[in-house]
Amino acid sequence: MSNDEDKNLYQQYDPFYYNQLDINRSIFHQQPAAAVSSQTPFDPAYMSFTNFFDTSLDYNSLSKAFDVSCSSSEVISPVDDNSKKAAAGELAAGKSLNQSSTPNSSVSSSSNEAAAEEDSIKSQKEETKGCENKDEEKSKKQNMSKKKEKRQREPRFAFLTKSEIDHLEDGYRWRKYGQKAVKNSPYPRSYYRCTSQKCLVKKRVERSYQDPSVVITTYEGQHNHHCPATLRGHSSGMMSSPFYASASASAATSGPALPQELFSHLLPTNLQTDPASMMYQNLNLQQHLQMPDHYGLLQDLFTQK
DNA sequence: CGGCTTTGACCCGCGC
DNA sequence: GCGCGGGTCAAAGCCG
Repeated sequence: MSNDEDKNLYQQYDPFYYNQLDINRSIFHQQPAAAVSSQTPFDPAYMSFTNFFDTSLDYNSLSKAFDVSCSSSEVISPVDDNSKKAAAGELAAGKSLNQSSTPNSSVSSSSNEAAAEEDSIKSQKEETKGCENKDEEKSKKQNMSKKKEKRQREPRFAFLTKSEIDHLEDGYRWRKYGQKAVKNSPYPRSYYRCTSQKCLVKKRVERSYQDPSVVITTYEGQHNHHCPATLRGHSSGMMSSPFYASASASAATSGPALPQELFSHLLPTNLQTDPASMMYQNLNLQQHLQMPDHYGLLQDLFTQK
């Protein structure tokens, strides 16, 4: 299949090819209401994954730049249980990108809370490991009930990226902690955790069985640290790094990938509550891309107050 | 030797 | 209650 054909494929209104940009929750939450526009006055073509996940971003700037904002946590929350169920049919065959069980109301919970929560769960686990008497059962029960109470996931956001590389670099360091076969898909799903201490961000990487050229990267959580790559500076080092997937590079290498069009793909699909009306993509992201020269400019733009 | 991947086992939630 | 599937753990092995 040629590139052009690929493009056409993704330009169709195809529910299978939605692009759920899972920008850090805080990027979009608590933003004033505004219509979601796929036509942004800003050229987002040079947005890298790094930018997306660098929590040092000024999110207002970001949302402004993208002309994207969300009216409420309801709107911006990821696919919740209901929508998950609603989508079950459509997504059943490995199409599911969002399986967040996070209720809308949890969107504003901080990652720190999540961290504390996870820590407590872990410590409880360890406790229960150590004792083999009645206390064990007790603590287990406590553990269970606490888990039930707090079993809330971070919102997730997914990228669809055309790439032959499964694990796309985004500037952060990740440690793989698991891999599972995906039902109805020949491609496994890999689980990664941010290697930074106390950072609980996770991501899942899987290849679309519908189109093996598409890599689905689902992020969960919010980095509580700077992107290691960003810290290196945003000039030559960054530029030459192959780690930054940039939409614009695709335009440069494969033709007219309109920035607006591109960004329309990067909108969080969690802007929709109904998966069936998700922001479907005419995704045109290409392979593994190098940062364009404008990267620094953009980074400045995104970090300015 | 530290950091990372691999991989089977395990846990948990959910649907039937 | 049981089975299934997603998600995580953790031991073992690999690699620079």
